[in-house]
Amino acid sequence: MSKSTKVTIQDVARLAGVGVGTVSRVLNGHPNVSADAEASVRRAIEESGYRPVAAAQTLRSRRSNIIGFITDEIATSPHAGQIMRGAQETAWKGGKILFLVNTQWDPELERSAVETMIDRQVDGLIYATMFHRAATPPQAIRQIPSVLLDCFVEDASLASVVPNEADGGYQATTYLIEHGHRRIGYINHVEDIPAQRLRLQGYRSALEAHGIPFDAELVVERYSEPKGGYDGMMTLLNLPNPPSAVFCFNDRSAMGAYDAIRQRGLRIPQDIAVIGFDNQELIAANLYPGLTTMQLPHYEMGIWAVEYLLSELDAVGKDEAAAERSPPQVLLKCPLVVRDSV
Amino acid sequence: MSKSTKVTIQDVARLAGVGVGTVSRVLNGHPNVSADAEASVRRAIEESGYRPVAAAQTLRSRRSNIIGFITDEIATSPHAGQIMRGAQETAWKGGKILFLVNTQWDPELERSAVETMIDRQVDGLIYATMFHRAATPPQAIRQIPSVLLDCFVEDASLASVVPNEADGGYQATTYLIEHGHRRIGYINHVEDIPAQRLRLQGYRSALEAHGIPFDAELVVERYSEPKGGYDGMMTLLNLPNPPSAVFCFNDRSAMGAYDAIRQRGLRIPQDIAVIGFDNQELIAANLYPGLTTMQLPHYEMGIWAVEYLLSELDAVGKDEAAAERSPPQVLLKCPLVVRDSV
DNA sequence: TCAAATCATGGAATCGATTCCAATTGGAAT
DNA sequence: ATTCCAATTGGAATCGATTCCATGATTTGA
Repeated sequence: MSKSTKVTIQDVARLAGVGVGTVSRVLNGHPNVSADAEASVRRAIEESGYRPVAAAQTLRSRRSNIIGFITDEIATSPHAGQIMRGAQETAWKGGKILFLVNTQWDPELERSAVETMIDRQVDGLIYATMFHRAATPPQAIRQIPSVLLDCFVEDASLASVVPNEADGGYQATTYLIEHGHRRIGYINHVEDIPAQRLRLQGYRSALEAHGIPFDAELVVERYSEPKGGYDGMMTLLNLPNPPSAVFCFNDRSAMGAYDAIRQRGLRIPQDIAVIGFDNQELIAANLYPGLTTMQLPHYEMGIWAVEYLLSELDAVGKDEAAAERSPPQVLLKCPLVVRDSV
Repeated sequence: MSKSTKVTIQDVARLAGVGVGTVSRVLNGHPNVSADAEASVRRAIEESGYRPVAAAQTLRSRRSNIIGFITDEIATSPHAGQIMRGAQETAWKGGKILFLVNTQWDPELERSAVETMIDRQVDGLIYATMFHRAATPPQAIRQIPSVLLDCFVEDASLASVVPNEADGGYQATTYLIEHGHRRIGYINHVEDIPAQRLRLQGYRSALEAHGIPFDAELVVERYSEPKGGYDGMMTLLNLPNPPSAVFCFNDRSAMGAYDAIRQRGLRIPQDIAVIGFDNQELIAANLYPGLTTMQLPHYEMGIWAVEYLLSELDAVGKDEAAAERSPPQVLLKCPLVVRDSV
C-alpha cells in the first residue's frame, strides 16, 4: 500500500521472490507459470499496489491499447454523442481507451491528427463523420487497422459502417401503408447525399411491393429544416388530390410539416399521418402528438466500429490472410420508433 | 522519405552527423545548440521523415501530453459536444490530445477511469458533468492537476468552472424589464439543483434592482419539460392579474409555455413575452417565433478548463508555491441570445 | 594575456515494461 | 540408469526517447 515511491515490476518481483519475467508472464496471462509463482506474484501486486506504467508497456510491446477516434464535427447534435458513447463503452470493455480528435472539416488538421495517432501507436483508428456521406480520409489511415463510421470510400477499400437508409425509407413507408394509407407524400431533402437518394429508393420500393403506383407529384424536395418541411407540406396539401400521410426526410422537416397541417385545421394523425426520420428526442418526443420516426443507429455504429477493430486486432498474427480479405461494408438497420403521429 | 523501417533518433543523429543529445535538444527547443547543428538536424529530420515515438518520450520524460477527460454522461444533448469541442480544440492547440472516458454515473467505473488515466501519466484531468451540480470525484484525482467542469466540490478544494446561473437569471429578467415588463412570471424547475436556486436568485435581484416588488404568486415550480412548462404557464395565465412576460427555467419548458399561450389565443411576444434558458438550438431556433434565451457557456467552459490545466502544467517547477494557492472557482457568463420572443 | 565563465557537444545512463535465451528441474520413455 | 523433452524460471537485452555529465571550444573581463 506504500504510495510514496513508484512501485515497479522489479519491486514486485523482489517482493514475490521471483524474476521480473515471471511477473510479466502473470500480468499478461502467458503460459508456463506455476500456480505457486502466480499466487505469490498476485499477492505481491496486491500488497504493493503495483500498477504498470503504460508508456513502458507500449514502448516495448508496441501495443498501446488505445483506439483513435477522429471526427469532422463533434458538437452539432446528440448523434455525435451516441456514436462516441457506443465506441467508448465498447472500447472500455475491451480494455482500450479512446483518443479523441475533432477536425472541424479541416483536411490539414485531419492529416496531422492521423499522424499524431500513429505516433502514439494507436491500435486502431475510427474515422467518423456526423452525417452519412462519401469521405476521403487521409492516406495514412491505411497504415493501421481502421474503420469508417457513418461514411465510406467509393472503392470500398476501407471497412465501413453506415445506416441502412434504403431499408429505413422502406420501413417507414411500409408502416404508413400498413395503417391503410395509399396516397403517401414524401418531403425529401434537396441535396444529393446518400440519405436523400436511398430513403427515396426505399420509399419507392415499399410502394411497389404493395402494388401502389408511384406518383411523382407526391414527392417534393426541400431543405430539411422546419421551414422546408412547412413549405413542402403546404405544396402537398394544395394538391388536387392531397396525400393522407406524409413521410418526412427528417424530424426537423416533420416539425414544419406539423405546423402546416395545423394551420390548415387538420389533425394528426386522424387527417394526416406523419412519420419522420432521425429520432431526435428533443424534437420527436416533444412535439404534440409525439412523432413516430426512424432511428439512426448511431450508438450501434459506435459499438460495431470498435468491435470490428478489436476483432481485427486479435486476428493480426493469427491469420495473416485475413488482412487480404476485402473490408466489410456494413449497413445497420434503422429501428422504427412508434409514437402517436400515425 | 524511406518508410520501410522505423526511423529513430539514432538514425537522425547519424544522418545529421551529431549526437543524439543534440537532436533531442533541437526537438525540444532546448538552449545551447549552434545554428549549424540545428540546421543539419532539421534537414536530417525532414529527409528521413523522422517522427518521435510518443511512448518513449513519455517513459523518459514522464510527460505524456495527454489530458484526460472524464464525464458522467456523454450523449444526452449537444451540450456535451460543445464542452468536448472547446476542450479538444484548446488541447490540440497546446499540443495535447484528449483521452475520453464516459462513466455513465457509475462510481466504480469512475474510480477505475481515474486510475487508468494516472497509469497513462496524463498531464491533467478534466472531470465534467452534464449539468451543473455538486460532485464527489474519486480521491485519486487529487494526485494530478485537475479541474472540475460544470460541477464543483463543496469545500472548493478543486479548481472548478461553472456557468454563472445567478447572473444569467438576472440578465434574462433585466432584459424583460428593459422591454417594459413589470409583471414577470418565472416558471422554475422543481428540484433543488444549483441552477434552480441561482436563477431564481438572479430573477429576484433583477426585480429588486429595478424597484419591482417580488410577488410569490408569479413563481411556479414544475419539471422542466414541455409538459411542465405548459402547465406552469396555464397556472400563471389563470391568475387574476397574469404576467405580461415569463422567464422559463429552460428552453424545453418554454416550448410548453408557447403551447399554453397559443392555446389561449395570445400572441408571442405582443401579448406575452417569453425568455428561455440553455439555447438548445434544436428547440430555440425552430420554435415560432424564435425563442430568446440565455446560452450556457459550455464551449467556453471546455476552453477554460484546458487552459487552466495548461497554465498549471507550466507553472510546475517554476513556482512551487503555486501549488498551495487555493484552487480557482470560476463562474462564466451566460450570454443572451436574442430572437423574437420578447 | 590568462583565468573564469559560458556555450556546445557526444555519448552513457535511465525510464519500466516485454521478450528472448540459456539454464534448471522433474517426469516420461527407453 | 540414462536420455529426452517439456515446463518453469531468472535475468539480460531491448524498445526509443530524455537527461546528465564530462569535455573541449569560445567568450568575457580585468
